Amino acid sequence: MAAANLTILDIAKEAGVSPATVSRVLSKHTNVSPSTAQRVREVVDKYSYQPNSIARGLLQRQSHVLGIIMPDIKHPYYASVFSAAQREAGSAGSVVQLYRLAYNSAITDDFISHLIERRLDGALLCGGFIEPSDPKDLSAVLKHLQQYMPIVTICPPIQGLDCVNIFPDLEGGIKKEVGHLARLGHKRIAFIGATQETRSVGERELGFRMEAERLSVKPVLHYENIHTPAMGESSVQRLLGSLPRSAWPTALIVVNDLMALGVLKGLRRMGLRVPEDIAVVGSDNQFFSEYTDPPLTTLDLNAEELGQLSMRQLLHARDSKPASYSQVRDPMLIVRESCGASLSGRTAALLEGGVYA
Amino acid sequence: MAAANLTILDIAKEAGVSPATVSRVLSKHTNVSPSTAQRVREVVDKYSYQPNSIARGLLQRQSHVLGIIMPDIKHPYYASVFSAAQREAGSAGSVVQLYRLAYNSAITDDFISHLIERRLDGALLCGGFIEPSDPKDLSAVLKHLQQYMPIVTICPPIQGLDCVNIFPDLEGGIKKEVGHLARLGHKRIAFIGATQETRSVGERELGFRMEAERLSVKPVLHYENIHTPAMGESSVQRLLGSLPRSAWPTALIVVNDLMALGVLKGLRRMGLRVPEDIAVVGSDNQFFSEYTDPPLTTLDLNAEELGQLSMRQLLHARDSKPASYSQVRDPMLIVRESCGASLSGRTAALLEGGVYA
DNA sequence: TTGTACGCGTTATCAG
DNA sequence: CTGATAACGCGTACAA
Repeated sequence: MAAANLTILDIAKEAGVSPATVSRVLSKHTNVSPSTAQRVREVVDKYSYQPNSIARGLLQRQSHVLGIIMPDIKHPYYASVFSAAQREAGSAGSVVQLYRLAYNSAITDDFISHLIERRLDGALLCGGFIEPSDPKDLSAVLKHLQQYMPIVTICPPIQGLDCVNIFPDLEGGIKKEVGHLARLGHKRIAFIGATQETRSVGERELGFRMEAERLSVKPVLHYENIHTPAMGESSVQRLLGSLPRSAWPTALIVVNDLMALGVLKGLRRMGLRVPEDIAVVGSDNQFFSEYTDPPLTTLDLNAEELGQLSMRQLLHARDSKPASYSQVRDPMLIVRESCGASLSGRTAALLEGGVYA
Repeated sequence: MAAANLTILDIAKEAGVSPATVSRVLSKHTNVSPSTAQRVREVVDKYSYQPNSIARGLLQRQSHVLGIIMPDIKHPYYASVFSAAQREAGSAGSVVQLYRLAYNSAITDDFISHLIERRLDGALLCGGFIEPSDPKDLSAVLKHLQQYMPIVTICPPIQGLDCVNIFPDLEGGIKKEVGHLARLGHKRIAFIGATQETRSVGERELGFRMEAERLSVKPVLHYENIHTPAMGESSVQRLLGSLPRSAWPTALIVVNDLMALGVLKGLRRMGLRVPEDIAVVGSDNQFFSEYTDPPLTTLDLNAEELGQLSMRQLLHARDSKPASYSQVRDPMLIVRESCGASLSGRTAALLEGGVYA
């Protein structure tokens, strides 16, 4: 019954009308008599004819495809962003294509040429890339891309680039954590991060240092090459092993929950109790964070909302004039047990408006 | 410098050659003199001209886009499959589009019309969908799709459909687990699953029942509506609460590691020790499974390999004749601590060739 | 309301 | 080695 390469001409012939009429029936249901429309529809159904969106896109200069650029879909944060963005695009009749840009890579001309070649309707930059020493390099590349399609980023504004930016206030988020821990009585707090050149680490570190200084908390900075669970596990040995016990931090802020997962295990293997011996907080509330032992106090970045909002803006930019503004989302402190707040009667965090989960 | 809507004609004019020559320079570098090629290249670079792959695809009937159909990219199993498939496609110059088909949904004509409309080069079915009561429904729909593009599945063969199927032997995998637990001395083992109509649950249950019977182990079946961590957490209360302590299973096989994550927490909250009081094993080795407390004994399905192999076959099917065969991958038993093997001197599992991690 | 003719940007075919 | 011409499948003026 259904043949694979039917065109609108075949349908038109079979229905005894012109291809234009078939097109009208299939697209904007306007200016076509009910009877002919009916006849056309029957033929369309009979052959299960599906118009070719490639051809359609060529003519309309709209591919109905959005590109999403991220380092790693296996990271639950990015998976959440992607999922929400995909859903939002889908509800607008568009699909998404994933373009992977390895962690700590720069966005090159070569990379964006793939996007341009495909004539996407827009590009969503989800972060994780590095910003070259000369910021003009990045903005130049992205401006080139912008001549072809609107851009929305899920990271802070890029110097020299006008577009919509929707992102979490990582600096402020870490400050909340430092403040929370300080109120719980911690005087010496470590930040376990990764020596990455992505801004997400830098912002967190900045917030950490600033708030530590403000609250007269002694900051301890510890960096690993990458922020994997395995690295988290081994990092605590290196960190604590390098310090006399008297100089140990009493709380650990870990750059993300994936790494915190490893940190918890490393501590367990060292025979340390959390939070009694040492408090631990994560930084991006993943699905597993409430199932660790003890459940992890962390920051909710609301990845789904970021994905949805940014995609919505991207679709909007495609249909109207591209705008340029920033929208900063406030991470929420999720207080569970790994920070020890439950040990202290929970008063400290409640004052700050954190959420107990 | 770079204008957005340059076409091959503009380049041709500027270079003083015909569009055909520009096309030749850009595609198959054949039959064009070095000097003209050079001149064309200069103009192309000058304007950063990027050919429009939409137009290219229209003529060549190849979109260089592959579709991946899965229920939930946030599930780490699917994220791994997707990631590997994306990489494999990318190395062949193609991109992937995600099509989400909610858990427990059927593949309808309406759904595949989206794929056909886009004229994808192929479709990767990753499982998670239900098979309707009448199997002809499913095969009919997919046969329709096959008239437009090759299909590869990462699930067992679909009755009446000829295509490549690459999938893990879930039934055999669970049998390994039952055997492992039986050798550790367990006589009463529960299977915690979900009342889904997807085959992945059914196969596991089948393997469980068969092997339990063969080894004279008393099977206890417990079903929840969905297999989330939260459901896992509450399920143990329901399961154990419904049984007198003397009838409690001594080991729990959980349908997947996500749910097992919750099971471990539920047990913890009930004050039960794993594995001393009750053993727990998962079923699909996720990244977090080695960081649980205790680390989870589970089955490695090798999602990345499944994703890579299946995409490779899909690309192959696109370029040559579509084949039809099944390739069954053997899950690997990963023995960690939640099963209690370490308590028993590790002999049992070693005999079976499991891997200690 | 309907049909004709053209164009979207590229590549394939053929002639030169 | 190069150029003209005709597709690819569809939407859309414009004319009827």
